[in-house]
Amino acid sequence: MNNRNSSVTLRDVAAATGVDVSTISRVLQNKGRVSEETRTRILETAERLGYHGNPVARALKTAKSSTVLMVVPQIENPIFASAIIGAEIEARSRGFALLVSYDKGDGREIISDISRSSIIEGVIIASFDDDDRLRQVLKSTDLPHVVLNRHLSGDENCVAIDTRLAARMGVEHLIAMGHRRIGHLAGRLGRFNGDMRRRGWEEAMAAAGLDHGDDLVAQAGYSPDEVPAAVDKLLAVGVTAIHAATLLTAAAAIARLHERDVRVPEEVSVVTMHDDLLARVVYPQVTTVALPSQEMGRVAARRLIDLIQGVTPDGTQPTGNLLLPPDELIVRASVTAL
Amino acid sequence: MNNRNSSVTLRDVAAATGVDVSTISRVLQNKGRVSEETRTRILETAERLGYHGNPVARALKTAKSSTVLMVVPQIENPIFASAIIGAEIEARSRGFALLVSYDKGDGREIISDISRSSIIEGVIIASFDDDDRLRQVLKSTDLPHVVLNRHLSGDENCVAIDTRLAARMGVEHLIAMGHRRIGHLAGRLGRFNGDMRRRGWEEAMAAAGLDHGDDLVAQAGYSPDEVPAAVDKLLAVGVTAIHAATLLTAAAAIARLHERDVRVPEEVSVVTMHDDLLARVVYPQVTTVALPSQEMGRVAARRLIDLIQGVTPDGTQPTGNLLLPPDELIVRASVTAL
DNA sequence: TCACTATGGACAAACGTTTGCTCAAGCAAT
DNA sequence: ATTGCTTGAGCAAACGTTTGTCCATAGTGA
Repeated sequence: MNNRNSSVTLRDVAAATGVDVSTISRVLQNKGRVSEETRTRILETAERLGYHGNPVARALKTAKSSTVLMVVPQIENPIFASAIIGAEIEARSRGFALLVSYDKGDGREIISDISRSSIIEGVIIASFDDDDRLRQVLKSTDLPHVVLNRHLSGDENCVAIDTRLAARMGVEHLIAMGHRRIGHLAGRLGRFNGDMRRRGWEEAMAAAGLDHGDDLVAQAGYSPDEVPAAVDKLLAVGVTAIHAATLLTAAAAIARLHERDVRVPEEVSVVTMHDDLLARVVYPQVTTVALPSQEMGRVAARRLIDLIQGVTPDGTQPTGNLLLPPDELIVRASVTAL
Repeated sequence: MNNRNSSVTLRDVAAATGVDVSTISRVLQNKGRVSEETRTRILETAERLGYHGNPVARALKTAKSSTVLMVVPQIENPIFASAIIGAEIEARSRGFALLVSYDKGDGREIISDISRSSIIEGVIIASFDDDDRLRQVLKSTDLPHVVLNRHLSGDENCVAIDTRLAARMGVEHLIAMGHRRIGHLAGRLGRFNGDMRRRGWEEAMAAAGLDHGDDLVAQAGYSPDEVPAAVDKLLAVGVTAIHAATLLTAAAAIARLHERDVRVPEEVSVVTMHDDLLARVVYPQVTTVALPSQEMGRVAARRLIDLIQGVTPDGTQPTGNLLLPPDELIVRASVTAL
C-alpha cells in the first residue's frame, strides 16, 4: 500500500544481479557457499541499490523481532532515565530496538498488552515493587526477562546496584571524618534497596563499634514529604551526620536542616548515594557515592539479549543475579570533619 | 523456529470453526459481510483459543507496523522523561508501540539506523538542537515526524510549550509582589526556548514599564556550572529578584545566593518554570510555573499518529505548529513581597 | 417459472524474507 | 569412460496475515 522509500527488496537486487533471491539472502547472511565472484557482485549491487532488508519480513520468517521491551514505573526517577539510555545503547549495539512502556502500577497487564500489539523477544522489568505481583506477571509469560534495580528471590536474572556497599562507603566516609553519631534516613524498609541501604549503614556502624540502634534510623520513603519529620527525629537523638538513602531525600533533608537553622555541614553533615546534577545545585553541594545507573541498564540489556540468544559471547549460558559495585565517593561540601 | 506461546494462529481458529481464514480475518476487522451466526461463532472460538493475532504478519501485509520512534537527547532532563511517558500513554491508547532511541548528538544517523533495524511509521524528534542538522535529518527521510520541545522554522509539525508565556507569568508574579528590578537568568540564547523565555521576561518588564536592558540578563545555559558567575552579574546590578530560565538553574542560583550570604527570598526572590520534585527539595522551596511536559509528549504522539493515519479523529488533515500553554503558577517560598 | 441481485463465504495471491531440497556442472577417482 | 563427490545456485515452500476475486445459495421482481 503506502510504500515507504526503503522499498528496495530482495527481489529487486535479484533482478539487478540476475541471480535468485535465495542466493542474495545467503550472501547477506554469510551462510551457505557462494562463489567469490557472485558474492562481490551481489554485495555491490545491494549497496548500489541501497538495499537494507525488511525487518518485518525477516521477523515473520525467523520469529525473531530483535526488539525488547523495558517497563518502567516512573521514568522521572533519574535512575531509570539513565538505565533506559544504557539499555538502549547496549540493545542498539547488538542490533536490537528498545520499546519503552510506562507502568502506572495500576495493575494493568502491560506485558501481555504489549506483546499482543507488538512482538518482543524479551523484557526488562523495572516496575512492580510488589514482589508477589511481579512473580505473578513473570509467570504469566514465558518471555525471557530480567528484573532491574533489585533482586527478586527465586529469580536468576536480576540486575541491581550494590546499594549496601554504596551505603557503607558513604557511612565509612562519615566515620573517617570523625563522626560517631550517624543517623540513617531510610528509604522504604521492606523493599530491596531500602533494606540494602540500611544494612550497609548498619554494617559500617557496627564495624566501627558505633551505636546503630533503631532510634538512629528514620524512615522517609523516597518522596520529600516525609523527610522533615524523619530529620527531626534524627536531630532529636543528637546526630552529627545523616546518611540519606537517596539524593532526593538528602536534598530534602538539607532543606529541612536549613529550616531548622541547623547549619550544614558545620552542625550536621549529610552524605548519600547517586550522583546527578541535583547534587550540584543544592547548597551545600552534596557528597555522594556515584552509582552506575546507566551501566545497570546496559548490563540488564546485555543479559537479556544473552538470554534471548541462548549464549553469552563466550559461549556459556548466562546465569545468576548481578550486583554492580557503586562508583566512587564524590566529595563535595555537605560533609565536614568533626 | 522458537515458537512463543502465543502461537495460536488464524489457521487454528479457522480449523476450529470450520471456516476459511479470510472470513476470520474479516470478522476480526469488522470488514465485509459475515452472517451474525458465523461471526459470533468465530468470535467465541477466537476468544476461547486465545487468539491475538500476529502483529508482525499484519505489519508485513499491510506495511503498517504501528510503531513510532522517539529520539531523545539526554533523557536525564526531566522534561523529556515526562514527555516520553506522555507519548507512550498516547501511543499505547492508539494501539501504537513506542521505540525510544538515545541520540548522543554525535552526528550518528539515528533515524536511518533505526528504521533499518526495525520498521517505524513515524518519529518524534526531541534531539538535534542544531536547526540545520535537524532539517537535514528530516529531509533525509520521508517519515512522518514531529519536532518536540521547539518550533522549527519551515516545519509544520512542531510541538512545544509556550515558555514565553510561562516566563511572563513568572515575572508578572514578581512584579505583582512589588519587585521592580528583576534579572533574567537566561538559558541558551539563540535557541528556541532560550529566546522565548527571554522574550517573555522582556514583555512582562516592558508592560510594567520596567527596565529590561541587557545588563539585567545573564546567560547561564542549562547546566549549573555557569550559574554562579551569572548570578554574581545580576547581583552586581542590584536586582531584588531573579527569573531563572529553568528549575535547575534556579536551584543553582539559590545555591549561589546562599554562598554569597544573600538571603532568599528576603533579599532576593527567585522564580522559574517547570515543576518537579526538585522544586520541593531545595531551600527555600521554589515558586515556579508548572509546565505540561507530559502533555507535550502526549500531544506530540497524537499529532504524529494523526499524521500517520492521515486524519485527525474529526476527519481533517492535521496541520500547524502547536504551542501548549503553561500550567499554573505554583507559589512556594522563594519569592517574597517587597 | 425465469433471470437477476444480494449475501455469505471460499480461494488464492501477495507482503519480503529464510531455508530445505534439488540439481547441474566440474572434477577426481576408479 | 563411468561413477561419485563437491561446489554453486535455483526452486519452492513457508512464516501469518489481508484482500481482491469468484462462486454458490437464497431471495427478489417480473
